[in-house]
Amino acid sequence: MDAFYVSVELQRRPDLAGRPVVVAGSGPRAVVTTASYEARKFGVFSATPASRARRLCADAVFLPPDFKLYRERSRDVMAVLRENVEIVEVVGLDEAYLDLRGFERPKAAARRVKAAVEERTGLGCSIGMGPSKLVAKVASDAEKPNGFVVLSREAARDRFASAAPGLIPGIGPKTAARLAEHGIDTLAKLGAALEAELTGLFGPRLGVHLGRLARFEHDSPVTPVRVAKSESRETTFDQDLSGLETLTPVLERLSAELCTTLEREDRRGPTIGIKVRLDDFSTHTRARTLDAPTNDRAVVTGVASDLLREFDPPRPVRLLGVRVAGLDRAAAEAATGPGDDQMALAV
DNA sequence: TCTGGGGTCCTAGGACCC
DNA sequence: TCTGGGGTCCTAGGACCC
Repeated sequence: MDAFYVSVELQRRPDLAGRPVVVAGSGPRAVVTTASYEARKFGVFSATPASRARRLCADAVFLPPDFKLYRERSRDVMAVLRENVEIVEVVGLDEAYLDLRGFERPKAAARRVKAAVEERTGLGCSIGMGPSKLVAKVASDAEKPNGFVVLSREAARDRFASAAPGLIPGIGPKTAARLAEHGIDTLAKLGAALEAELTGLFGPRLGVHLGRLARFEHDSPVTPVRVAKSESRETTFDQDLSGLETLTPVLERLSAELCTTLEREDRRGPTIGIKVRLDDFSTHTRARTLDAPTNDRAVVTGVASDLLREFDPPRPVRLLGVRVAGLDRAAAEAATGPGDDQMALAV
């Protein structure tokens, strides 16, 4: 979807169309979640600190995020996709992969999907089409907003040969910087780099992977059902906090919120973890795995508090979080009970 | 001017088991 | 008194994605 949160907001504020609009929280440490294309011209993008966004674009209209609304509109969009295509992999609220292999004329099908999304939801989207998720994703980003780009693997290689490696999803800032240090600053160079050089820099797996990504050779199937393996709640304080007596009540609140959700969905996990970000932005995690999966508020709170006490933050804390992991397995066991293959047999 | 919230996957080292 | 090879599970950190 194109500037999804902003587009949803414009539906109830049509008077703002054409203006720089920024959806961002209001606190001193808020970041931009979405910027309209008009705001992007001023250098305001997702993850830009809101304080910086206000300076870059003083005329922008700032709106607080309304995730409940965005989730509703997202469901509408995904429903339209599923009405048109059998195999849909949802990636976040505003993105999905569609497997069009069953269509005799896939390009026509993609055109119909784009038109249907716009007609039924009033929201704009960009579509990329290719022989793999990787090509499709890069193609969909190439002509946003309102794009429709169809590329073969070879066409993608040609078109993005001189683009920076960071164009590829999976090559982030750290990897791009390390590549640049070694003179690899285009996808053509990365695709042509000797495997020995890449594996020397990044190890055998990532090294090979990067070369393949640059040649658009990465293929992974469209996976319709993805079950969450962990769930967490975290919060960044407006001002750093110190002291267990201050932090523990926050941990209790986060644990209660998390467990309420898990209970409602009857999901449990055996591993309880905390996340602590200090004032120097270093992030620390601690985890403990119990004998049995749980979503019990008292258990989660107790373990999380123990972990925090044992960690004993050595500096002021800017973020605190709680996590329950291993949900996949817990849900499967709860749903089916112990299967035959799990029954113990001693002879 | 500092840097949200909610996730996934990978790596490396250690414990432990056969 | 010295130590193989294969495997799983767990923890912690880091890179990355939307």
